[in-house]
Amino acid sequence: MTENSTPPVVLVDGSSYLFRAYHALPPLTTSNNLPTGAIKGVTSMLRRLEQDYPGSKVVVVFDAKGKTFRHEMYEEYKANRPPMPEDLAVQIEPIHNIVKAMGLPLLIVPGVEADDVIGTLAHEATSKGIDVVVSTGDKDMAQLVSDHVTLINTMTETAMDRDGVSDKFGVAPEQIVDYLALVGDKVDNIPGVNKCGPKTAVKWLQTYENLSNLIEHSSEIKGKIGEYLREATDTLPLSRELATIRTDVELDFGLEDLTDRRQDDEALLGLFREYEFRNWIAELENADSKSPDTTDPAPVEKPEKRYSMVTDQGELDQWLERLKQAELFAFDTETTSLRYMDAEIVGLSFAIEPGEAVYVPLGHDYMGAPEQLDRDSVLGQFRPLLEDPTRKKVGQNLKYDKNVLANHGINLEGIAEDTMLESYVYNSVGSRHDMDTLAREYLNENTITYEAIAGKGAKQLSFNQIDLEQAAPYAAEDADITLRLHQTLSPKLKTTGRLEAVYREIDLPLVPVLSRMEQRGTLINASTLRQHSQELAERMSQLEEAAHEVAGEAFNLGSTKQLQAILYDKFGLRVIKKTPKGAPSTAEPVLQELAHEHELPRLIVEHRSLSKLKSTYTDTLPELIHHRTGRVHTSYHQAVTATGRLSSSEPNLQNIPIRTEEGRRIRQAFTAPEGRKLVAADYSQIELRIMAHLSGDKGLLNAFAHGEDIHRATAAEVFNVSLEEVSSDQRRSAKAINFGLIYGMSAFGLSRQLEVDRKTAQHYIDRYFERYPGVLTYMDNIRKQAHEDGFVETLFGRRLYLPDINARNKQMQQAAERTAINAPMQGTAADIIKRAMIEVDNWLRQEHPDDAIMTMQVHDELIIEVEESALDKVREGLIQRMSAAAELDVPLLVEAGVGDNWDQAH
DNA sequence: GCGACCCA
DNA sequence: TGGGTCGC
Repeated sequence: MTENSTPPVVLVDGSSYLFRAYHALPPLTTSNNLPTGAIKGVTSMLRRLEQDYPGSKVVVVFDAKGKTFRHEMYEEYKANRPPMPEDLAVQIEPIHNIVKAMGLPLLIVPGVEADDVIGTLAHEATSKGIDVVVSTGDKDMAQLVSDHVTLINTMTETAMDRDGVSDKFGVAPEQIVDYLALVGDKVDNIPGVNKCGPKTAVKWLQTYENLSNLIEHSSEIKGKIGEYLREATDTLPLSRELATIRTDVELDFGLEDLTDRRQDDEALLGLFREYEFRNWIAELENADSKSPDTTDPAPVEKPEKRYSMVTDQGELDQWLERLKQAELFAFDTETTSLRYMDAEIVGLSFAIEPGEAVYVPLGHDYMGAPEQLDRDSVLGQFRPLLEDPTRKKVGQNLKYDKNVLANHGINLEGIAEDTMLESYVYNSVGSRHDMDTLAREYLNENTITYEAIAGKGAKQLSFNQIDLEQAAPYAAEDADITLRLHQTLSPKLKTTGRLEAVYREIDLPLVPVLSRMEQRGTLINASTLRQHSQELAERMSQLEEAAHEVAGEAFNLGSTKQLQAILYDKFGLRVIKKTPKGAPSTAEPVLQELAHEHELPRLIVEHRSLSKLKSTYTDTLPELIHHRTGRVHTSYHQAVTATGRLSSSEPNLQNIPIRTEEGRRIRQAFTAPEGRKLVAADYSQIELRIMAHLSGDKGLLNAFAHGEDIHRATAAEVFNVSLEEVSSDQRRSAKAINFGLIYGMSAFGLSRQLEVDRKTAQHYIDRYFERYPGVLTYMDNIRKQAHEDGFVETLFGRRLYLPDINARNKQMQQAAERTAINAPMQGTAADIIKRAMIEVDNWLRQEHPDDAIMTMQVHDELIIEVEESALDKVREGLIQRMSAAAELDVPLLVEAGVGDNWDQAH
């Protein structure tokens, strides 16, 4: 075989797939009963083909309607074929249309069968030294196989070269025609030799090599079968001719007519919508088949930029008027600080039409700055517009702008769109969701970076210090880009699954809720924390002293480098794991393991965890208390995690230890003010409940319906004992299994967790799936679906794309599979608590505007600060609303406690 | 098992 | 920038 650097030409036998797809797939129909199974099957096959043969030219060939030259040759040809079923016939035209929209040449030659068109093109290609791949579901095509022609079946993903043909048929490709002539074909009504099947045909051909030689020596064949052969000698040449695929048909199409593929996305999108192939629509809008965001920026029309600056009242009046008339406008604030609690407004920018934007500077106070309009006067003029919920605004991360405006006593309403959230809902993992990234990705625009105008590092200017020559275009661009991003992203959301609803009903209405929580903040008892810090310091120095003693020398416990030297060089402890750089690891699990052999690692582990707590919480929390409010104002981030959860920073509320005494003491420092209490309510076992709901497993549903202790119930099933007999150890194991399942843990992981051997762990898992078969089915299905679609969804339709789900690297693929299992559960939990927050906030503002406020959200928990007089009512209402945030097939249990501090409220 | 934030 | 710990 010659090496050929040009990719092979791929010739697709569309007709063969048509029938196979029709029979292989369930009878899919659209909502108005249009059959689509074959359309989907063939389209899916073509898509796969494109992936498998990236640089190749592809030609798709179908049979034409009506008779062919074979009918003229032999009247009875294909006489035994049943007529095409009506529900297949109606699918042919749609398939042709999809092929065309995909930009693939579609060949239908009247009077010539697809086989012969393919044979002819294959012949043409090989004669020009181009290799050929024939994609077909029809094994008769094996006769075309040669050193330069390979057969593949894209549906079964099998390939057949020369050796493949020999293996499969027992004869060489050149003998296939003779073979087919001997065996005949019932359906095509090719006569063949009576009683001669594959085995006989192969035997004969192995002995006589070809048909004419066999006929010549037909007298040598003994027995009844010999008689049948001799009877057939008259018809065999005809049979042979019928079975022969022609390679010399006259076509008005040649390989030189192949042009570069040009897919018509619009047309294809229309067709996919018509046939309701929802899964493909999102992928189509982006060139990449799986992950919508990894595509090259589409060639976007770039409007001419008309950016201006307003420094006099007359111009401002004009803009105010235009903004009032606008159906939707983009706006952005420029401020003195990125921290929302300290930020003061330096300017405002607006955009109504793509390409046109204005900046209104209000507080640039560098030496020589031009005269600007008075800030408070301008803000006063904008106030009615900004506070009017019917005036629709679009922004990039409007939560920030809402917070900043609140610092000036303006309550931003009418948050109609947020491009950061549009991007996040559209593809949570594809990229970052800051404006520079989005502009590059969706608009093919390189925006002015903040660094470019403000400098970086210690010399970085705050916005009020930046020269207006530079600041104005930067600020105006922000508004312009935001508007255009919205125009690009909005239709994408609308046409992709249920993403529009996730965005509009969950993430967008959450913005003002989070903004209010951030602004309110939470009360922190600084003196408790300082006390705690001191105690931690004492304990740490004790540990340090002990560690130095054990080590026989003084060293910095915080330095992994010094620690490595002592553990591995000095004491020669075994190296369990290495860091990516090759140094022996001192990570926690490693030290935990080494603690069996040496005293030092245990001291280090404890020291480290105390040190972490001290530096991140007990030392830092008091510093985060805001001078103006006396409270701590966490930032909630809505566009960070892949699964839809919120994250928080300054402080990160999600990392406070939950079970340890140290963690409890940190929670004790989160307090209620005089006359108020904290109510903390959390969803009990929400992820397991979601698993029960999504899987529909009877056993799990039952256990939850009866309010059983789920870990105990699991233990009873897995260890085959009654509920009463479950030991605490068995319950602990069951709990580990339950969580392990949610995280996609392996038997290996579970065995480590439980400190049992792997076989035992595997046995537990097997028992679990035996007892809860619905869970097993669910997990298999979701894995399968992830492979097919390239994404998974939460109950509400939030999507998580898994670009690695079909990666060649097995580890990456398995990691993606674990995410596929975990994300729907974790993401659904996130959706539910977000819905609850929106409800609860709404209710509290209506019913308890002065005596209760929601202050924190941590994982599956909401915390409300409430007047003692309203305690019972608020507690009940909170539980009720959280429980009602989703209707699952299991009850959503919410547990709530009350206390003077967060720990007590548990 | 993986990811978010924080620290050195 | 990488390593660590916590969470789910």
